[in-house]
Amino acid sequence: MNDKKLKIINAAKKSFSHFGYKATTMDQIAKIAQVGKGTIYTYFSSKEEMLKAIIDLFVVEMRDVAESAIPRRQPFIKSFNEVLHTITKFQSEHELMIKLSQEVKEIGTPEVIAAMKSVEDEICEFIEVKIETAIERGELRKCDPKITSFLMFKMYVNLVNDWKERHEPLDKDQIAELINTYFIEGIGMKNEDY
Amino acid sequence: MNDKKLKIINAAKKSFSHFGYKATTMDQIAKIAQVGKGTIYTYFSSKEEMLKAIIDLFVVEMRDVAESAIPRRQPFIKSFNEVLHTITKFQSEHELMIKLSQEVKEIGTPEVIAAMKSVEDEICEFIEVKIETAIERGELRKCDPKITSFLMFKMYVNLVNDWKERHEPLDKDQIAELINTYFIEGIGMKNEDY
DNA sequence: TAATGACCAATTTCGTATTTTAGTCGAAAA
DNA sequence: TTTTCGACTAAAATACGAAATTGGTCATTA
Repeated sequence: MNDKKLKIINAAKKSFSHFGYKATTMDQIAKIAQVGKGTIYTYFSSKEEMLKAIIDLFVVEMRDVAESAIPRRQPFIKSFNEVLHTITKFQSEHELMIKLSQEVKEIGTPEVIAAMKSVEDEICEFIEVKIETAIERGELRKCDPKITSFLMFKMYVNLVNDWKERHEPLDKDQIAELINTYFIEGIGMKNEDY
Repeated sequence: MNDKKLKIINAAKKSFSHFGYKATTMDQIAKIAQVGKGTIYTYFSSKEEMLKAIIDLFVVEMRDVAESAIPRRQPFIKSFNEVLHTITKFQSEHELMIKLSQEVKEIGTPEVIAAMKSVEDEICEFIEVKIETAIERGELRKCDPKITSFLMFKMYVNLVNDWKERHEPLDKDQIAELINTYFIEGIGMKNEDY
């Protein structure tokens, strides 16, 4: 990625983080990046493409962080919660994500909704691969990796975000325990229970 | 409930079902109910209170239907999916609920959001009681009934509504099987697996 | 040839006139 | 008296045209 393009990306990231997507103008980005507005369009075909490019970079970073949160030589399933916690924390430490989440709630900008959804998809896909591996290694029973990752991710989000709408928020360890209880062990009676 | 009050309730229900909450005016309700507008206010203190009253009646009906969907002398957990399916079907057969769900998505009327949330809460509470019973009867392992019902309901909604946003929709039986796989049995390796 | 910013069409914002609506209240009816 | 009513009102929603803003283009420039 050449120098000018990087300058533009950084300017856009800064402005999106500070003012949100909708409230950022192309003129503003050009000014921050110290380039003419036309120059932006030699690198990005539209404002939305810029957002996508920035989100893509973010996702790459996020993958790295998530990957490095998986302890070597430990069943993935044990570290699942740790990984999602890391991802959540990573997101919450980035002004960009905070601002964009806000924008989805408060304005509902379609481009931003799509962008945030793509981040969720990436997380799901990340988990999916890990689950496939876990099944191959015999750490998990056979199950559809796509549905499983979808449900695990949703359950995590439900516990972290939705539960606290009407109840005391749950902390990291409680969530880890809950996911293990419901998802891994199951709450049906087992033979050994009798 | 006296005759006039019932007439008003029915008129309101009809209008809400047809035009939605926001697009229904008190004059309209009065006209349909064939009463003066002032009369409405002798029975209901506000438009929102009318909505709540109607929702309350709906919830009572829904509870009955749900209750009767539970086969006698069978573990609740076996019929959980059947019950939720019945509730979902019951809702989807009522113009009122369809219209209000739409209004939440398209307009986001705060009163309607609150009303629909209260319906969800009722469903969760219904499940909660059933889960408590199931635990007492030894059909389920010990677990927090509030969190369990919350998660089961969410998982059901995730599978019915969210999954189909990006994948082929799942049918009733698939969902039943999935909830059983993940929630009841768990996907962790069991002793007997070895 | 890469970069630029004046320019344009389209959308958004803004101010305001107009209409609509939830809720009130004095009077009529029961 | 008690219940019902609908004209009335203040507040909110809407309609709408003018003005400003903005994403994107392109002829000019360095």
